[in-house]
This record gives sequence, structure tokens and C-alpha cells, in this order.
Amino acid sequence: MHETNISEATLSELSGKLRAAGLRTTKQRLALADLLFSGGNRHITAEILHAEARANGLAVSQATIYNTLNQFHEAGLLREVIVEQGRSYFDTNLSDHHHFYIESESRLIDIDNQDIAISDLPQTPAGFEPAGVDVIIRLRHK
Amino acid sequence: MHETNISEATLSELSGKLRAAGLRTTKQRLALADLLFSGGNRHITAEILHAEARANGLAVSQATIYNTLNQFHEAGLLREVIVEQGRSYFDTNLSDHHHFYIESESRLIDIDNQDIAISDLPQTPAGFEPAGVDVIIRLRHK
DNA sequence: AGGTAATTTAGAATTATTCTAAATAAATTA
DNA sequence: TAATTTATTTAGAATAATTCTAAATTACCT
Repeated sequence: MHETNISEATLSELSGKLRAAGLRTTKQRLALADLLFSGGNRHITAEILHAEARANGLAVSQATIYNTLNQFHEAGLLREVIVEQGRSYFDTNLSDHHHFYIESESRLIDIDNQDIAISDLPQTPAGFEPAGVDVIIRLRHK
Repeated sequence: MHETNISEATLSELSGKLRAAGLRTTKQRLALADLLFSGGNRHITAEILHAEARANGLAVSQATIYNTLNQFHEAGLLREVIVEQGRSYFDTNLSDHHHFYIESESRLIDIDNQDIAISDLPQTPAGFEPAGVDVIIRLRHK
């Protein structure tokens, strides 16, 4: 495998990322990781990733798309964002941040953590601890 | 229809609520509205509502459960809460508030608006306006 | 009561996702 | 390197929540 549009450096970085997550470096995972992590941050669904993979000449099954997204998520390489009924988004931005969601375009936009302030957090019910805070600001056309 | 466990007063209130929303008062809608609105506030799924309806002796189809939840939501009688992949919750509490979500128990808990403060809201992208803000604090057992 | 439009329904269809079990590929061992 | 083990990929079936369809029923208006 030696695509001209992927640098060897990037590939070996990605391979290391997979290893660190306890995942073997396979052709499919490497190519999907490249799509996910080699550009800027992305919000992606299984359907979109599958389409992109095929558009880039990667023969990959739907099952592998789902397996890979779930494995990357479990490994902490992706954050799951739940904003609409039925479909999951995965976010490559792992920093502490939130989202605008434009329903009419099925589009997510990051809100940097320093651009929003949640103070005065309520007391967590006894016996539980916070596992994450999601702020979603739903937008509509003006 | 004259169940002993439902007051006439409540029924006529509910009927008015339906009328106001432009919905005819049918046996099914009235009984479902009673389940939804006559006790305290609730977070309910289609499956749970269907089970409760049957448990209360109401013969109602799955399709009607979904139709009703969606119509009540469109009419502003219910708020939809999206916190897990696949399933929708509907909240009878229409006040401005947020949620704890206990994933291990599929349970939502209201957070009163005055118990949380989101200041310093980021600027809304040009051409859009906020249609709603959802804060979800995901909880796990300590 | 009679007519019209809304509502309900069973069952099929759809959509996103997960499962299954067989084939393939990666890692490990000899 | 060849053999063996184990993980991965895959097609296709299965599942789960939801929506659709078209026919039967019911509410509402006159």
C-alpha cells in the first residue's frame, strides 16, 4: 500500500495511534483513520464515512465502518455526539468543547470551551459522578 | 368512557388542551394525555407509554402511540429529549430546564434552570438564531 | 341522522445499527 | 519462513425504533 496522497509519516503516526489503542493496523482501519484524522477536525456519520471511503477507492464493508467507529470511540479516539433521533455523529475533536447543531442541514459546529461558561453546576445526585457534559445549541435559519 | 380513577375535571381540562392544540378529542388521545399529564412531570419513551396504556386497559396501537407523541411534540405539549442512540424521550416538563442522564439506568433527571448557569454564550453563526439549548450531564455510578 | 374529514389501526416498509459465521489477514511461534 | 493462533473483515441476516400505507372507524359539523 503506497498511495501518493498519504505521507508515510502520517501513516506511521496513525499506525502508532491504532497500536496504542490496542488495535491491529489493518488496511481498512488505516485508511479510515486517515480519512478521520489527517485533515482538520470532523463530525462524521457512518454513512458519510462509508461514502468517503468508497470515493477514495477503499473497499470496505458497512460492518467494518460501524466496527471501526465504535472501536475508535471505545478507545477514546472519537467522541460520540447524539443530537438527532436515529443517527450517531462522531467527532474527532477530543478537546473539551460543545456544539451548535443546525437541524435543517444536519450540521454540527464546534463551540470552544472558552467560548461558553457553565457555572453554578447543580449538585450531582448521590452515588453518581459526572461522566461528561454536553451542551447543544440548536439553530434555525433566521 | 367513565373510569373511576380519572376525575371529570381533569378530563375536560385535557380535552381543552387537545382542542387548543388543534387536535380532536379521541378516546386514545385523551387516555394518553391523562397518562402523560395528570401526574407529575415525566420522561417517557414510546415503548413505556404503550406499556402503560395497555396496563391501564387502553387498546391502542403502536402507530397511535408514535402519532400522538409526535403530534403532542409538534403542538408544544411535549419536549423531545435526545440523549441516546436510537430511542427518543419525551418530557412533559415544558419549563426552561436541563437534564442529568444516567445511562446505566436509561433515566433522566430534571435540572432546574436556576440550578445551572450558562453565561458567556458564544456568538450564533450569521443567519441563524438559537432554537433551544440542551445541557446534558451524563452520570455514571461512583 | 348524514356527510366529511380526521383518526386509528394492522401490517408492511424503512433506517440505522448489530449480529453471525465463514473467509481472510495479522501476529506469534516454531 | 511455515505453521498456528488470534483478530479482523465481510456479506447477508437479524434487530430495534420508527414511519408509512391504505382501509376501517370515529369525531365533528350541519
